[in-house]
Amino acid sequence: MEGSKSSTAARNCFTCQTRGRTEWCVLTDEELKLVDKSKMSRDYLPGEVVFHEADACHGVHCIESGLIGVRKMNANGQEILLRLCHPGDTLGYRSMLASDDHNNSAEALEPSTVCFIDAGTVRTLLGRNPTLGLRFLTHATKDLGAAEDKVLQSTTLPVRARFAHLLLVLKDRYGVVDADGAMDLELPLSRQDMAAMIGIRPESMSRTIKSLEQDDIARFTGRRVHVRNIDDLLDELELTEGL
Amino acid sequence: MEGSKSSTAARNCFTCQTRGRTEWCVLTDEELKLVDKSKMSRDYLPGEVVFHEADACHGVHCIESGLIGVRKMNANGQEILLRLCHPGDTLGYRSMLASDDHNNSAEALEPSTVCFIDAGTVRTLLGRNPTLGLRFLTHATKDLGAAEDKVLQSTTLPVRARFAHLLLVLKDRYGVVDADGAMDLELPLSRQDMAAMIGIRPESMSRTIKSLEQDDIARFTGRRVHVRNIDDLLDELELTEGL
DNA sequence: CGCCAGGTTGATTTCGCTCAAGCAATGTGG
DNA sequence: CCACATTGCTTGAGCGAAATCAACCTGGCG
Repeated sequence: MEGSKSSTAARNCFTCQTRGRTEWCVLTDEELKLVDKSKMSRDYLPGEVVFHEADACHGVHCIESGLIGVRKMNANGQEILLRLCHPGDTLGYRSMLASDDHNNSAEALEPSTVCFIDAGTVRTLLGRNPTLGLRFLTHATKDLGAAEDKVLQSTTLPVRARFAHLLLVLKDRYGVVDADGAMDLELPLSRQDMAAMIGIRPESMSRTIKSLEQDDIARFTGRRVHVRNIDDLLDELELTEGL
Repeated sequence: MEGSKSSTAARNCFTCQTRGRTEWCVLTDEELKLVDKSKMSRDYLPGEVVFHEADACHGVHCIESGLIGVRKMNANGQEILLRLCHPGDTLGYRSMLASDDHNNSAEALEPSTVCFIDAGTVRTLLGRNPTLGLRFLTHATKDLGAAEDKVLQSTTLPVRARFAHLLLVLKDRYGVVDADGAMDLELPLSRQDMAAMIGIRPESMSRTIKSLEQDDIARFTGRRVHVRNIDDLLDELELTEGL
């Protein structure tokens, strides 16, 4: 609602920079016109919510720019951050396809622009272009594989190893590694949100960071991280084994 | 290989009892003939492995009868049981669709009959019948939702609550609830495997069972469980809240 | 200026793991 | 048929990692 007029009007699926990376890249021009016509674009500031858990699902959201976090809460109000979503990613397809309410919530972590495509349009497209369904299927299987990894990690690895793994994942998108194996990383997340990503309390996050610094594996200054040698992080993942 | 001649020859997709419940129910007679022709059926005894983690994935497995457990191991050899699969369920579709190696293993937990359908045939069918892809997509989204729930639970709920939840899930398939809210349950799993399902050690499983018995919530004799009142299990899920 | 959210630190507690032993049921070989 | 391993489960003692509770510090903002 509070999206400025310009943001809702100017967006165009045909010129959208991220289209090549999305499931929508398989659409014909005619089909894309359908999307372009019915889509609604909106800008979000950090902290603004795209949709809430238990909201009715009226369609899918496609990220044009920014960073969106997908959260999930349990009955006691404890929250985790399930995953980060980037430009080109489509949100809420799970609930839409299951004709279900949203079972998690999405919140902007950076200033973001997100397009909404209503369920009717999506269903029309799925019926018309079978390849689109297969694209979503591939996406779903990828998410499923990641979720299963996360289950395993959270039950078998200690906190420090999980955090090392998180840093390694963030490296791929936000890090720079030099020839010596050193890495510089600009974190896209607050400490709280990093804690929520690996399912721990903020206090434990602080202590884990401290322990990595004491072992001279990494240095943290604000959201900048310097890792002496990436291999040290990899070692953390297997260190639990006795010999 | 060790499947008896009768088992490999006699199975027929057209007469398969579970077909109505599978994604394959959308196939035409002609398409089903293709499956029937190329499928390989095999019987498994408890403990026998259908496929291993990191094995190349050559197709999907469809459960005709029995019970299959999907396991996943981490680098240190610790193992969890991700989910149980029942007649009609299709295994390994994730890896097949991602053209990836198996990222978990499947093992018979009861005497089971499982059909194998090679990747080529599946791909042919996916191309020919778009509805099949949508069926798999729905299946994947369901698994994804369940996996995300499991992530949340394993990081936020204490062991006892997770076990209560497991009993409630098993109730739907293996339990009988009477008018008073009492439940009788015949467990399909050993204690070890229940422990693996909620990501704890067998010793902790024993202690958790004991604590439920001491609080007079349930009685365990072998694989038979009697729960005084289902509501007590539901209470466990929210008990962590203060006030 | 004072407030407040985000972050750090310390003290204490607790939950689940580790290690170790014991036990019942089942199997095996002499 | 008995001595002996094996496997699944239980129990106990002690430990340790992470949560909890509480205080405090910092920087941004009204």
